Amino acid sequence: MTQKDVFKKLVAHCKEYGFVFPSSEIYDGLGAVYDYGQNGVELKNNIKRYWWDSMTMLHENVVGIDAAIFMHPTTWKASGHVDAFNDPLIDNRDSKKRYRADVLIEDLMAKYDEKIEKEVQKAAKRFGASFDEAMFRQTNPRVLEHQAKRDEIHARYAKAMNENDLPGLKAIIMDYDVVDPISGTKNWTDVRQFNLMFSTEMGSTADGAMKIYLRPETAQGIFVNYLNVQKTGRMKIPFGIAQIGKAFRNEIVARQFIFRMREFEQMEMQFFVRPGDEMKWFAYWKEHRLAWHKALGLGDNKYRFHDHDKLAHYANAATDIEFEMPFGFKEVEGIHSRTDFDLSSHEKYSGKNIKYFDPELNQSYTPYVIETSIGVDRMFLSIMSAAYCEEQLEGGDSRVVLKLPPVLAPVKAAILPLVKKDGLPEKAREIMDALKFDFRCVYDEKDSIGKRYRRQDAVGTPFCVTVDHDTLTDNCVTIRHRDTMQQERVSIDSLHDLIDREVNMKNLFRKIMD
RNA sequence: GCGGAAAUAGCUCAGUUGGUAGAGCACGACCUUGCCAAGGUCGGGGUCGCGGGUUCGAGUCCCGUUUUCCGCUCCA
Repeated sequence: MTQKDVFKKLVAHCKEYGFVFPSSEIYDGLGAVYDYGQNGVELKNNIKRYWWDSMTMLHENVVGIDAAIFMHPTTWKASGHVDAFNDPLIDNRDSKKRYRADVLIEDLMAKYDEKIEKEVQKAAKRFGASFDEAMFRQTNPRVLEHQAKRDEIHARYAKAMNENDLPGLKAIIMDYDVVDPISGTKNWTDVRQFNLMFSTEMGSTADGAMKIYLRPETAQGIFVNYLNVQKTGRMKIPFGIAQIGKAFRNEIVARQFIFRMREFEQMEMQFFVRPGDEMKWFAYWKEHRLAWHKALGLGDNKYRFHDHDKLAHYANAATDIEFEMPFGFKEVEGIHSRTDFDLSSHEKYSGKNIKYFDPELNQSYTPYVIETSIGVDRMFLSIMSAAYCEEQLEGGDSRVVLKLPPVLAPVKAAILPLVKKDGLPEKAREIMDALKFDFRCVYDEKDSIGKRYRRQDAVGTPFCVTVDHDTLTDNCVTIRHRDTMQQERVSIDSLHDLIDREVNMKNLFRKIMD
């Protein structure tokens, strides 16, 4: 079976067993938007709790916040999202390639600059020491012609960009014969604006509503609040702020199930450090985050780092933690050294002093930031892909089992009376009532016991507790383990501790901190 | 967004040259069995993705549209 088939089966399994549904499915769905079902939400909540508790409980210098999705529009100017992700795009019909129209025009202007430089260099060679470059640039007819054209393009380009005039951009491309570097043709589509950010209006549209954006990342909510938290929490650098929340991106192509969604959830922690200390902390969080992933036991060989060569405008070091999905190694978490880019930018745009006063150094400075940013939905998908397993059993039988880490499993235990008579259901309910305060349990009396085991396997329930006739006299039950399918006879009194040992997160936390 | 393929019950699919929608599994009730799914009886569920057109008649032919999957680009 190919990896693609495995992925298809995983997607089908997610829907069939209540993990993930396409959004508004009765209306044919909504592109790249998904809903989490009854089992999915439990798994997702457990992932979030695992992250949140590890961040805020294991590190006494990390605290959490929950910022609003709406933010002042200037936030996104300061972060660079308005400029960097507001691209005019154009397609070449022959090569089927997509380009940024502004980049094509900037390349065009660069070509004229090159032509001018060539003329200057040629002349410099010819005239030697007596060459007056400034005079040449001002008088040479060929240079003047190139310069005039370049200025003309620049004027039109600046105007079109300023007025958001998309046909104007296309006109420049057509008028100056910009061809596709691959196909060599001018068979261009119209220029279309593609803004990564979703927008809406705040206030009444009648009296000039304010255009606001749905946040494309949660990080900025932390940056604009960092001084509030620092002062009210009496935090000392180095310290971190953690946040879990939704973010929205209007992706051009959003696909591969929940890997790339238009509405997604991030778990981000921004760690504020002294300038100069950032590489030390970058290394610390890199290692710590990988340990967090590996503690789940999905297989150490499924993770790798991918260090960035090309860095984003805000970063001076960046790496991804990639996980081996059915469609290859894919980024699940990013760890970035963001320098003081964000805080300095917010300082500039807001006009407020948001420097940190360091009592040890007795001086103020803008902290540097190490960011760890993980996509909850990607984490969900990586866990599901690692857990999904089709097993051949003795006797030609097969089963589908989700080998989820027990701490993350939606349901921890299923309580099953062997038959639904002779007082066994009553006894099973009694056991369930005792366990349900500590663990999510389900009760099932329908169908044969084997069938019920398989149903629990399919949603990843680590324990099945079976009540039989002997239970009524010896107060013991059969506990059946999901992965090994092995059964053991245990007393009802020992059930709680037995389950707790496997599903309590503190055991993973100990592993991470070692 | 561009190109290719697909869409019939919860799932997997069948449905003849156009003639009033079917199976298996799943689901529900009852009976039976009782430690690794598929025993019996009965039952619920589909205006065949959606909208037009051709036709006496469309799941079937034509056009449009939506969604999904596969390739091309950005990202957590």
